[in-house]
Amino acid sequence: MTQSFINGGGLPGQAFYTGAPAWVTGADRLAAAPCDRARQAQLFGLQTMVCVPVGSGVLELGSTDVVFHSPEIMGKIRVLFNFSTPDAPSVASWLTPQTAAATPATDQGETDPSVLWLTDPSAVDIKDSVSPVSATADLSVTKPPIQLENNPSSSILTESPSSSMQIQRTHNQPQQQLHQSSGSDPHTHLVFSKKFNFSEFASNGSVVPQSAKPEPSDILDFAGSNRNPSPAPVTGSFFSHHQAITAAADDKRNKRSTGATSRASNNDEGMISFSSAPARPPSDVLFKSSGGGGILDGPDSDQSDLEASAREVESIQPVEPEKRPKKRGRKPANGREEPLNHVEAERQRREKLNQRFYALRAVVPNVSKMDKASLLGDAVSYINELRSKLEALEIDKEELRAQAEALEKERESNPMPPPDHDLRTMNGSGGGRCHGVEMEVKTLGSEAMIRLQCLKRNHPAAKLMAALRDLDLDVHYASVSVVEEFMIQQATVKMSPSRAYTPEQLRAALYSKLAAEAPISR
Amino acid sequence: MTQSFINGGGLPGQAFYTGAPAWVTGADRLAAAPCDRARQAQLFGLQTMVCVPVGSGVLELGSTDVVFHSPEIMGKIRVLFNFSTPDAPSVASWLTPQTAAATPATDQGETDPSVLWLTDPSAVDIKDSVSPVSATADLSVTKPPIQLENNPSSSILTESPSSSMQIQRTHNQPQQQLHQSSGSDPHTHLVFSKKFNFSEFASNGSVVPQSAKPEPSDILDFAGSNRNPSPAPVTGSFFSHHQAITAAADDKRNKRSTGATSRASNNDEGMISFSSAPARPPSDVLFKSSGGGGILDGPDSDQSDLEASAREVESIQPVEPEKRPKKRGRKPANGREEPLNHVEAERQRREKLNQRFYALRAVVPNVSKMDKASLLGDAVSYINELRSKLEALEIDKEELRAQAEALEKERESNPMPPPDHDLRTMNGSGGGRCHGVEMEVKTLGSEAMIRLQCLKRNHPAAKLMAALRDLDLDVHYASVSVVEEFMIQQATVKMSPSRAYTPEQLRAALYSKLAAEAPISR
DNA sequence: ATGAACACGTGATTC
DNA sequence: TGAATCACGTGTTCA
Repeated sequence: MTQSFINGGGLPGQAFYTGAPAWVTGADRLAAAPCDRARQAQLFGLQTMVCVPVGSGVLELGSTDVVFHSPEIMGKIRVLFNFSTPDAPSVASWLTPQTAAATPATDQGETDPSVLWLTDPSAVDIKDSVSPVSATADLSVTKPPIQLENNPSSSILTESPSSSMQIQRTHNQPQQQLHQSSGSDPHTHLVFSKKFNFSEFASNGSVVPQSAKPEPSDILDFAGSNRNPSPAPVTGSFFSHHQAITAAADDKRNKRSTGATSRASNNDEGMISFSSAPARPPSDVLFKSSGGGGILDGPDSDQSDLEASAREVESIQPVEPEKRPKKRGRKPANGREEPLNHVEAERQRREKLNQRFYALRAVVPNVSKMDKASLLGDAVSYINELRSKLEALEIDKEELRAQAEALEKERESNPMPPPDHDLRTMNGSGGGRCHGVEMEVKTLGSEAMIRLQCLKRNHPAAKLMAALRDLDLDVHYASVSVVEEFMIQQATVKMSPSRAYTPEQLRAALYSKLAAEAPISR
Repeated sequence: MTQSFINGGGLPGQAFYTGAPAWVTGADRLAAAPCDRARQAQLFGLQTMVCVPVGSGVLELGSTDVVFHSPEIMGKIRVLFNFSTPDAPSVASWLTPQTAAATPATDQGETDPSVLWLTDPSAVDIKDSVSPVSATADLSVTKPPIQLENNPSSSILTESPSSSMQIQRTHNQPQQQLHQSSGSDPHTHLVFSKKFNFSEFASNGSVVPQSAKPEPSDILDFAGSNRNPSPAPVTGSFFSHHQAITAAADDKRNKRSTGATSRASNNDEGMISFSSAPARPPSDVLFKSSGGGGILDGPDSDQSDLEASAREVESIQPVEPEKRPKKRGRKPANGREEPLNHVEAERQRREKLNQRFYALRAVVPNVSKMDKASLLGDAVSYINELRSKLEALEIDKEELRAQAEALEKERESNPMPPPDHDLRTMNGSGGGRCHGVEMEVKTLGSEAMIRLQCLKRNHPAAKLMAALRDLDLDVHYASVSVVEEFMIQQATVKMSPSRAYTPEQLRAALYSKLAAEAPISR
């Protein structure tokens, strides 16, 4: 981890200390969460963030897709990382209430590009995979409509880019081959890897249990084949949603007639980028564990982990579907490696910029038009609005504070002549309120010792203290303890010399006070 | 006017009601001004905004340049519009104090592209025209280094664009011809027109006095010839600064090797854009008058006036300096008019976007890197920061309000009988009551630890317990001890899951409760 | 040389 | 059919 989490603050810390998972869905909620980590996540385009306490640490999950909480998912997560958490399955603080549920697909369409892409006609066939909120299983089967063809190092060009179904793909990319090696099953490309993040666990200690071993072979194992019966289907179903979407997105992208060079590898000389392939396997969801109390490690720039991961999500998966644009021969004017790098870098820059735009969109309310320019304008005015509001509040507060101070001072000089109701005014009738109350009162001169045991319900401590106050007894010492459903209070008080009670009087007075129902006060 | 200004709010309204001109310099100040109009102005790239009350209305001036206030300028404005304002020459609320003066050129260089351009080597010869704060007169003479040539409809191209002195210009543009008609004096192109904005005055009523007649001929009169001895030199000197800058800027732009087509008109077929020429005369400063009390008029989109004006500034002046890039023959692949329009539109879009970026940069503090992406990120976090701050303040205020209310109520029920203080409440010293109260609140999940130290007077134990009860906090443990005149209380409580507080919230709530808690209770 | 950041022209898409 | 927006590839400029 490149960050440390203190004290139970933020979502990870909270999850760690309470032992209850935290699940936040929706960029807006992420941005609004009282947790910097969540804001970071949202800033880098994540739409869902989950913190699951696991033994000595917290398992952190994120997705650029909107994934809602469901007991099944939690169960699958638990199985996948097979930890034995004592957390009740569906308890905890799910932060995905009505508001989030009220923004299923239409709203996200405004903030999430991947969902936006679904408006593309070429993606209609998988469109139904978007709407379901509980997108868990069997969504992967909606993917096959994208036809795959094997044209190693070919230069096929699609002359009519507007027809969405004539998509051609080259599969000579190394990642592609990895996928293909697992068979022709369309599910096979719905994979995820544990990535480098898991390799950190080795140095972190065994934060994540056994099923996720930090062996590098695990990466290939996950990427290449999903053999294990339980985890693989889980991941496949859990993330197939997003996978399908991004695939569709790529369809759209490649449909463009511009020279659509591949993203993480170049088509014609596929082997060039092979070395970088294992380092960036396709992945939809980021797994990452925050060490419990706060682990200090390398002086990486913070956020970099999330940023890198988020970008990876954005720029890696499109690796597999590829298409030859109409640009025929060799690349326009290269041979050196720079231009391609340049293009890629520029692409990433744009991507990052857009991520920021989405983030900004998420935090700025009332973004009328989805236009970038107006978004910026709205952001500015929103900031100004917030500022002036804040300023006004500051003034208000100052004013109120002054006023309160004045009143306070006035009250001070004006002691408190309360409706002098001392113990004599009170009746001795004790309502049957306090069952099983036990009270013991002893006096020694002007000092008195009081011991009271009763049910902890109805805030007996408040009652006793109020009674002592009303009886004008100065508290010297008091203690309150709770055992089971009982509360035991002890106090030593000093009676005002003008009014000394016998223990019996005191007991009676206190009893009646305590029996009196509480609600009146304030 | 497309907007109405109420009540003396904002700069225009303030100027109108106070009768004192308002002068705001610097994008940051514009953005920070408590005036929507100013923010708009800033949003559209203006750096200076001036509101001069004039009889029945307010004369509004804006400049994309940084123009500082000086009595001479005011005098010239007064002469130019020869109104007889009763405003003291140098009184009023000049909002360009030290801070603004402290950001002369270096600072603006970060937010103003036009100033940024000055770093271009080709502009060194006029660089000295930037630094002076009182840039009024005789700056226009720094302009001549840009050599003007008359090459009507020629297609001269400069092959070595890096040399700043070989700038070639075509003067076949209609605006240029208008300028030339006034003579070869280099001052002559430093003109401004009253533009269409003035034509609105006709319908608005005579807001602006006599010298600015709403005759359309006035436009040509101002643009074509500066006959009247007083106004013309004024305008020339007043705006020469910016003119020089933008000219330099254009130099840089045209230095690029790309096909630098002209901005508001195409060079080769200069006559094509002739029709649009009168509608967009070169102008550095926008003149515009806000009707005093608030004039309702067409349902135009607000901001449109400013936006149009600002964009005009941006896209029009470069008309005169023109240069042929190295692209030789005709335009790459056009003939139809679309591509050029398209390019132009895209340019404007970019321009607008950048304007917004500058605006955002101005309102977001601590923009570490000038990078667009990080700017956006900073904006997001800034917004979140503002939000949480605002939320915290809101809570604070609420607490304070409750506290004040309680005190108020107490005072009411306690019709201040000063002579009544009996011995128990005593305290002869008028010192602050709650002084020396210390509270510490920590939360761990749903559990909270509270430590409170205060004077033992007024039964703070009863107050605390009542407060805990009212806040629905279950007391697990509590202890009260007294040392000297202080009482020290400690308690651990459990928050109900539905109502979890942050430590700050809890502290604020408790504080207000304690302060409010009063003798009345029961 | 290398990478980051930016602006520009261009094609595509949408209304 | 324009107008507006967007994404992309490219060239350029700074460190």
